[in-house]
Amino acid sequence: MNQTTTDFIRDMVREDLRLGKNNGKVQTRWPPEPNGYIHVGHAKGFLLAYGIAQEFGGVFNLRFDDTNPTKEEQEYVDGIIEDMRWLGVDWRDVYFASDYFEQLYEWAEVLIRAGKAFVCDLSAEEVSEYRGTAVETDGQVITPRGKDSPYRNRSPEENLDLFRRMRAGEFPDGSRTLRAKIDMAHPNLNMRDPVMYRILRATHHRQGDAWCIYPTYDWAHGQSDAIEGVTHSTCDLGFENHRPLYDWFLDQLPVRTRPRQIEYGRLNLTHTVMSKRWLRQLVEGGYVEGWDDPRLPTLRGMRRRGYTPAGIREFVHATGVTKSQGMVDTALLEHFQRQELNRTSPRVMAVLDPIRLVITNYPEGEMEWLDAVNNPEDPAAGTRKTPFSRELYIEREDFLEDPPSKFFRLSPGREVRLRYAYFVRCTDVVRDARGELAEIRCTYDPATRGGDAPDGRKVKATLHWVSAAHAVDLEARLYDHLFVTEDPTQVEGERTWLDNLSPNSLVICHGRGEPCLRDAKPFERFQFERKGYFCVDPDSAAGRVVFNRTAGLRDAWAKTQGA
RNA sequence: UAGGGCGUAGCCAAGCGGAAAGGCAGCGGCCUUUGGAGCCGCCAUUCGGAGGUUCGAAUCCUCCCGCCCUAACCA
Repeated sequence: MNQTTTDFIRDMVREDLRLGKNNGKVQTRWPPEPNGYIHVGHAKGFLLAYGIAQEFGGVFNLRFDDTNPTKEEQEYVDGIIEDMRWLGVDWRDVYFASDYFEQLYEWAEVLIRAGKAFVCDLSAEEVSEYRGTAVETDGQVITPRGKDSPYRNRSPEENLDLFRRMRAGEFPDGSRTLRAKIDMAHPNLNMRDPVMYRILRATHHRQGDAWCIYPTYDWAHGQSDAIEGVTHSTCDLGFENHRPLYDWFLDQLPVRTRPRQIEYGRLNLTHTVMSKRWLRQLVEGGYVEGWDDPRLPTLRGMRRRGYTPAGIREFVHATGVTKSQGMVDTALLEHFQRQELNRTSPRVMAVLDPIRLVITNYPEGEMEWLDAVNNPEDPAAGTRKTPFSRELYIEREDFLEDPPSKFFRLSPGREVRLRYAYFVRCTDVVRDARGELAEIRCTYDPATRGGDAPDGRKVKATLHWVSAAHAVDLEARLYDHLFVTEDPTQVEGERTWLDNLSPNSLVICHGRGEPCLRDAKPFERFQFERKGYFCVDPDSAAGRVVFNRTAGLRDAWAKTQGA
């Protein structure tokens, strides 16, 4: 751990420890709802909770907040576990809020007996109206005081009877709720007699049809934390206004521990969306190929794209933990990926847009194996042999018949180095029937074998190449921002966020690579020299390896071109 | 409107009364068998604004401005 930085939450934990709170214990948890796959924003949440537990010698648990059976599925609990493990996170236990349903039910009866909760017959619309929901008149938004439900003063006995019958299934869905009796004039709307239970006949992914009443988030969350012995309950800013209620419920109950809720600002990234709601629309609307589409900020998408767990962790750590809600530049994420990938990726040559190059003075039918360095950043990675012959492929963009002044690559009459091979000089070109460039013809200097000229002469460019007869076919999927704008959810007029989708987020090329790529396994990573970092996609089949471009390499020439 | 939050460079972010860290991006240069990587340099006379307290304020006080969140029987 090179994480010497701190943040306001760690400061709080440190202070609690100094004051001897919680008997010197630290316990955190991460409580996802299993209603979709998780993304980097979630990673920030569990990396924080996990990191705190690690750093203070505490316990970290994973708890599924599965209190809404209509949205949750086993598929997502499995997926979430898999994604967290991939990112390198571990926990002591996996818990489910649904395992606490019986305890929660008993505690609800405790509140009813104490006159702190009542069964309400108001409909959802009426509850909203009585609560004092904001109304807009003449552009003025008013938040009226709430008014008491007509059922608020039922006796504890009547409430207990009704609540038990709710559980027994005597009433139709939505006909009644159990509500906490707090204060309908409270300035915080969450305190205006919040709903604790609703009647809902839906099959729960773990409880089946055992229940027809389900606790709400507010009634389940703090109590679940207390049951588990959580000391520091972190969540995003969206729950800030729920904290008084979180505390109120715990105040009413005979809980042994008092968790403390602390909120932080969520992570947002430019050029993408970061909420399950929007990600789901992209997936279900067919705008991307699935939850693991490499363009998505989902952990599965990032894994498939080739992002490294370490790079993601470094990135999340670098963005810090504060209460401000900023939007981080995706370039920062890419920076940490390149940093990690540069250190660890084996280099290989692959041509993404091939054009044939023939070395006219190289003997026909001959070939030789040349030494190539696997990773200049890591001598331990060693070297490999790569085949060279008379007919090669080079990158089409590495040749220009009429080069501008800053173009250092190949052009008629000019000499360049073929990486690890020889200096070659372009003598002429061959055109096809339509006059299009079909082949580049060169001569090579046998004395420059390996790439150095004994006479000390220099070239301004080194090109990657691949031997035509030995190369393997490959498909390269090049990704760009999913959205054209930094914040796609910001739209004007008739436009919708989907209008901000980029038409260039995926470009497919068919290229050729060094023969060693033939045996590449899914998720294996490489750097294609001068082109970027690539990761083998599971779509690969025998004879056709598919690569996802994780990130490009900085390209100074392209940059001067763009400017 | 009420309640809750947040405002330090293009982005993220340190800083907590002694006088603006760092990273990303950007811009120059060096180096280079990846125009990669690396290395060097530049990039806030000023911290949303205005007052005040103080020898001294991004840090304390007052007022103002802006932005975000909530107003589900979702989490």
